[in-house]
Amino acid sequence: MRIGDLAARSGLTTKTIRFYEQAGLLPEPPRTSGGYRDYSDEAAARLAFVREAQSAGLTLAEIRSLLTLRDSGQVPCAQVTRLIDEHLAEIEERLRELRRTRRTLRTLATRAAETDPAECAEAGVCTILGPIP
Amino acid sequence: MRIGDLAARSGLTTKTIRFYEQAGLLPEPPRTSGGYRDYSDEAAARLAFVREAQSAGLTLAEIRSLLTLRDSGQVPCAQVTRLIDEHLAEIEERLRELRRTRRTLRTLATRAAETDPAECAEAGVCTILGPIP
DNA sequence: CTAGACCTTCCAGTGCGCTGGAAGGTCAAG
DNA sequence: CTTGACCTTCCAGCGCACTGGAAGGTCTAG
Repeated sequence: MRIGDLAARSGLTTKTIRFYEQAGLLPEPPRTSGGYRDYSDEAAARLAFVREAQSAGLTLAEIRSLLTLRDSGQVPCAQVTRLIDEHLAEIEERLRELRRTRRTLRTLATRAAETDPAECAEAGVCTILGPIP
Repeated sequence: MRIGDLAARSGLTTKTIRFYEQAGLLPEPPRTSGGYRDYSDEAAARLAFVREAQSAGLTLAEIRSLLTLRDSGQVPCAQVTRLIDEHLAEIEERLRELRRTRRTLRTLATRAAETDPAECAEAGVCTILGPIP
């Protein structure tokens, strides 16, 4: 399978696949006589794994470490579990932050709805943005 | 007021303040005879505005456009309102995405708890990460 | 006079995950 | 033989908001 086929099958671009190889996520495949990369189905499975892990919020560096571990013959269950837990905690934190920001924005939106532009003109500044009590 | 005082007062670093000046968020202040930047209290107010807008999720580019507008004597209420609404929509979208990711991770965590490492060893791969039904 | 706290400029790098483009090689169809 | 789709490498840049470091200038206290 050539890189274009693999790209079509995995939903990535050829650029991204070469980048993944370069980044150590995908081993260098054999080449055809013409110098083209020649992938097996295993490569597609590996890319599927990468996508899956990525959609779970793991970084490429983390995914690489899992794959390296796996390639070395070890079973990375414990690491996978740990990463999942860490990411869950991170996600919760980001959710808290986003909700905080949303609260701020909603306060501002309310204020904007109640603000008379004339008031801003008076102040010489838009008074919408300003200290949130 | 020198840059260090302004930094202390605004909670930013001197590096960041120079960066903001360079980025067009803060006008070039007058200099002392020794060449040091000499800030007025207005600069502190401006930085407070920047921080406030930033904590509402606006990008520096957006904040710059608001400030430029304001500096030109216009009252940017309408723009502020529009930006707030846009950012609220963005935040909602990010929240949805994060919740989706959290669901994925929770599924994985459950699976991890139920998975017998022996099973993985058999498969030669950690089976935790894999298609989410 | 000197130490050291603070300031100046300029250039470059961080992290993350790609993405773009140039210059050229390979291969199958017409 | 040519066209055009596909492939190769290499280098560079994006977006965002800073951050680091080198090399040097200034000011104040002791």
